[in-house]
Amino acid sequence: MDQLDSSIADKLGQRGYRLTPQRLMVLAAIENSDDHVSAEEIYAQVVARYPYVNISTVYRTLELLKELGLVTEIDLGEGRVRYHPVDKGHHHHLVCQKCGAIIDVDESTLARLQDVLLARYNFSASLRHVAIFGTCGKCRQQQ
Amino acid sequence: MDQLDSSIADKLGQRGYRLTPQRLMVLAAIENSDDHVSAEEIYAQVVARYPYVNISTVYRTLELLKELGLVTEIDLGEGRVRYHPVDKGHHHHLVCQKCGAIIDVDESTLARLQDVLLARYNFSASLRHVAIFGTCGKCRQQQ
DNA sequence: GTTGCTGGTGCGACTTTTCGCAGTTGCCAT
DNA sequence: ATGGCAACTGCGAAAAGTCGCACCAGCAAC
Repeated sequence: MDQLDSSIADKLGQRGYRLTPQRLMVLAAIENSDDHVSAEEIYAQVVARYPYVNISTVYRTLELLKELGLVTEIDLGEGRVRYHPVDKGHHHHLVCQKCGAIIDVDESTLARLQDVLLARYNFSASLRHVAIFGTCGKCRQQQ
Repeated sequence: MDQLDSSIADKLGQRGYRLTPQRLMVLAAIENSDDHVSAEEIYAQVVARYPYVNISTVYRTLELLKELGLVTEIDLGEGRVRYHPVDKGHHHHLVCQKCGAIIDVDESTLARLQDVLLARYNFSASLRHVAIFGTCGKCRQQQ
């Protein structure tokens, strides 16, 4: 984690940002979690260690980490956004709107679309962690 | 509009729903608007005609119209969702996160992805009105 | 060391959207 | 007509997230 810290400290430092204890604790909480974490869950973890943090600080830190490309955000349609550390791998999700099943999809699946958008519209799409809604095979069978 | 009304009344009736004055007014407000409307804008239009409507009713009606496939929803990253009547045509949007430019994209652009997801994951993706975030050519040139 | 500047935090208020609840409305069967 | 039932609505409250403001921290220049 020391090496991680210092590489993040570098990234922040290069842009004139500080690596404050609050930011470290938010980062640790994300790395600490197995999978996609919500802001509220991160907040709970941080509060356990330092009760004076404010949830705004958590949101602001997440915003910053997104900008730096350290975490990705995803909305799986639960009414709350979830976060995922980039260094734990990229992937996408197919969300069935009938049964709620979530199918994980390889990063490469969207590579072609990314190419098309770049070629045709000169637009560099940021498709690192995307949720696609629809209906899974099982639910379509059941009429 | 009469014919439209009755076809919608049919769709609703088949499922045991009613075509109430509130729902008619919400629908009229959406059809009445040139482009993508927010719930607040729809609410404002409806209130002008009937001041006792509640914004919850607007949201609930929009939810219903989505389910019936009459309107699509889109989040262009402004902190509020916008709605679009299906009968005014389908399309997608590329949203530049640097300058905020919005590039309209033809429906067919995502057809191939839809095919791949169906073939590979047996998943029928609902990609009728999608926002893709990234960086436009102009903003990438400016370093 | 102190002045000034930028960045960061906590707090409270606010926005957008959802939800539970109680009361209405329309309809069907008796 | 009236009793029952499901759909619908308005209302108030709550959840998730954002924002302005005032204050604090770190640092550089003098």
